[in-house]
Amino acid sequence: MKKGKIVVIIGPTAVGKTKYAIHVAQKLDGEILSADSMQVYRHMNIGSAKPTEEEMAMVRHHLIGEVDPQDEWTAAEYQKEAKRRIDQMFLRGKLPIICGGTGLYVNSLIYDMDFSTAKEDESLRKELQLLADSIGGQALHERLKKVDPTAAERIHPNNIKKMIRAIEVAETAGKGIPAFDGVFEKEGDYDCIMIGLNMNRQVLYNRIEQRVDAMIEAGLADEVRMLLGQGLTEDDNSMKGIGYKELIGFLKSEYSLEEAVKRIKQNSRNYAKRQMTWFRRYKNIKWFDLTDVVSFEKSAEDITAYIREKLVES
RNA sequence: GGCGACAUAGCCAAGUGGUAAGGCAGAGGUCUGCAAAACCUUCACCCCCGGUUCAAAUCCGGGUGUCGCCU
Repeated sequence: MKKGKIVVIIGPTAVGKTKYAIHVAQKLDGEILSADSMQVYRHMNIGSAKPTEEEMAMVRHHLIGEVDPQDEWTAAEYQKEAKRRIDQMFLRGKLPIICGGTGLYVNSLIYDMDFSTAKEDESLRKELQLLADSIGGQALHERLKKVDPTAAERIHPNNIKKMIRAIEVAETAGKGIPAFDGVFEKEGDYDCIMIGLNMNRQVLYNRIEQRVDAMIEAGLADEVRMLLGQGLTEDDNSMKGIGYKELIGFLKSEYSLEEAVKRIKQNSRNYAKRQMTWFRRYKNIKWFDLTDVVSFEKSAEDITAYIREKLVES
């Protein structure tokens, strides 16, 4: 039994999701729930490309700037909190509009994913990491083969991170980590109206570079400096975000600002490509090509009209 | 004008007679608790012409180009 309809707007970084989501939310009496692993953090405004204050004031936003950058935040926590917000929106009679580029977060809402199988076991992770460092990934793979053969088949021996989690689940929960395949067709709690935003790759890459330049001009380096001043380091997860990790290197005089900018652009481009690989898997999604948008109003209206249509369908 | 060095994929680069390492970029893909992460796959007949040799990116001659030095 579905709990209700939600709109999901996804697309690669810098494609323009924020603007379109706000437009849709305004027209359809919705609230925006971010599905972004970096925008959740407080004080990370410029680099994570958060909506501006004015934009935030136009529509109610959720899970943007709500977590301290020194705190841990994971997909499991996201799923729990996001579902709670969605329920609240239903209660208020608002249309939930999920908007963001973090694929795993989106999956956690549209599919029936269960992260609760096993909690993280810090000491086991350390032990396994140590094992991998000394003997190599192959040893972990052997161990995984014993406790969860199915996962071992699916996870490459070089992928230490994935093997560690799989072993963690198998050894603490006693059962294997579920495969994505098994859930792919199984839907989650909501009726999802999926909207994909995309544009010609080269055009997107140009936009990304321009946006990075704009971030630098807007004072991204100062933002990072401020965060470091608060005691954050490159080891904090939040500081591993694109735009942050590269600038830390510059601020520590490891390389020039120019080099940092170059790396931010490169990492953003690679990220956008990976996002597209992820999103292309979605079956029931309506893609909108924003390459040759002449008027924002016009395309935003096209998208809104499509959603409106889907909303009245039973 | 003379002398010398070098010419290998979009870029960096190894290879000095036995059938083209590697890295980056690009493209495609995987994904159930760090996901802006982690990982996988893929991508060249070696500047041109001629010669030597069973065999040449590798040796020889010529051409072209780039860089450096000299007058």
